[in-house]
Amino acid sequence: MLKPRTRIQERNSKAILEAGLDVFSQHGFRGATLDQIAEVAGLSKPNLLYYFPSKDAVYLALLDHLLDTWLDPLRLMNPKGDPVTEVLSYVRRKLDLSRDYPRESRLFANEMLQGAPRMLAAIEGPLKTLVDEKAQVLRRWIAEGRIAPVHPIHLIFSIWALTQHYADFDVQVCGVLGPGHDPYAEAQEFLTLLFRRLLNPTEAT
Amino acid sequence: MLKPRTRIQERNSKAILEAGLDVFSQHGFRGATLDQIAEVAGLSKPNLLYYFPSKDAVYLALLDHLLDTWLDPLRLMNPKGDPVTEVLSYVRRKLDLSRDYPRESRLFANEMLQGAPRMLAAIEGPLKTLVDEKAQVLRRWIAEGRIAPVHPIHLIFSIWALTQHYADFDVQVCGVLGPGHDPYAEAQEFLTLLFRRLLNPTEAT
DNA sequence: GTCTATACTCTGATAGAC
DNA sequence: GTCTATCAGAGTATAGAC
Repeated sequence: MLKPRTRIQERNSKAILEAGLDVFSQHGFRGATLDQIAEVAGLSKPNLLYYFPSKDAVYLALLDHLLDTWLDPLRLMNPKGDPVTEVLSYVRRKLDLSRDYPRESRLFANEMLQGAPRMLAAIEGPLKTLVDEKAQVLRRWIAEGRIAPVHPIHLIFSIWALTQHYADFDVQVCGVLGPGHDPYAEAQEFLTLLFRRLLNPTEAT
Repeated sequence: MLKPRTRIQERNSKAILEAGLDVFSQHGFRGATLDQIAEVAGLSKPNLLYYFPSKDAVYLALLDHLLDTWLDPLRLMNPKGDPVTEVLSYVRRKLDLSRDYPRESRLFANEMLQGAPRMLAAIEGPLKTLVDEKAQVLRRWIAEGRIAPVHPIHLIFSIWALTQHYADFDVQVCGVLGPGHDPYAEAQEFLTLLFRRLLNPTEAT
């Protein structure tokens, strides 16, 4: 990406990334075209390529920013807080992310469906490291009898799956629910109940 | 699709659909190319187009077959069976589907991410009808106090999300778990526990 | 039924005027 | 910095020989 030096450059770079997010998140890397991205950004194709040297560069700039945003909610899970509250807050933050940044969620999903050719290193590196770290926290909570004994990594997977579903499968969710629903409000309630029941240490297995 | 009349036609039609499943499920409709599909199928591009008149036709043939397979596990949920057992069996069938037909799962996911341009009618029609019907069964079970009171449609969403995640995000699941894991066996155990705890009617909310 | 050859469009990227 | 013009290659699809 061109290092922005003027207001125009700032504005156009941002417009391109916005447009790229629109198009890549809907059609994946190969299905997206520079024509379409340029049109959405309100620029000519050569002008777009003045700011980013290639299609790949636009995509990589988006991915680069994505992982951090995506993992922040998990990072915020506090090892010193109340276990059930911490997990429920994490679920809420992750669901808010799906609601407020559905395109980012879909971009991520598209990359995964393709086999994560441009993100594999990040998954096996920083992402795995963070998950392992938080899984340790969950294991401690389990050992202390403060949450029910469940597989900690699959617990994290379940949070990812359940929250991202509402962004990635939005069409299906809305189509099946029909009109007059607030999917995210209902999901918030449902997921709170679900994880409360799953993790409550006083329940029998 | 050409109506198969000979063994060769039978074989080639199937090879094309297999190859199309490979490529479309990974790259989505626009990202897939006939070149690639033909190569995977072991045919020349014009020969492929002898069996299917267009790229769209291959894709539609795949989608057409997909929805039925996809909804069968839900259809099998028996209104006269034991509620918790029925839901857990449904979860197991759906998870088996993810394990045995991951490409079908990804094809479906790709179509959803694109906004379901070729499946919207099916979602708002047959799919919604089936879900509404089964949601009624769940509501009855709740009213009879045989499962805990949860939003029936979001319960179904949660089963979809949790099971499909293991197929669609396979790279991530395997990358984070690291070697020496059997994701589906672990998921089976985790999900059984999760839904048992969620639905058990004797638990307090 | 299958292939070669090809028409024609789209796509990513570059050159060069302004 | 932005545009028009353009290139080379890939893409879908068709024609026609065998």
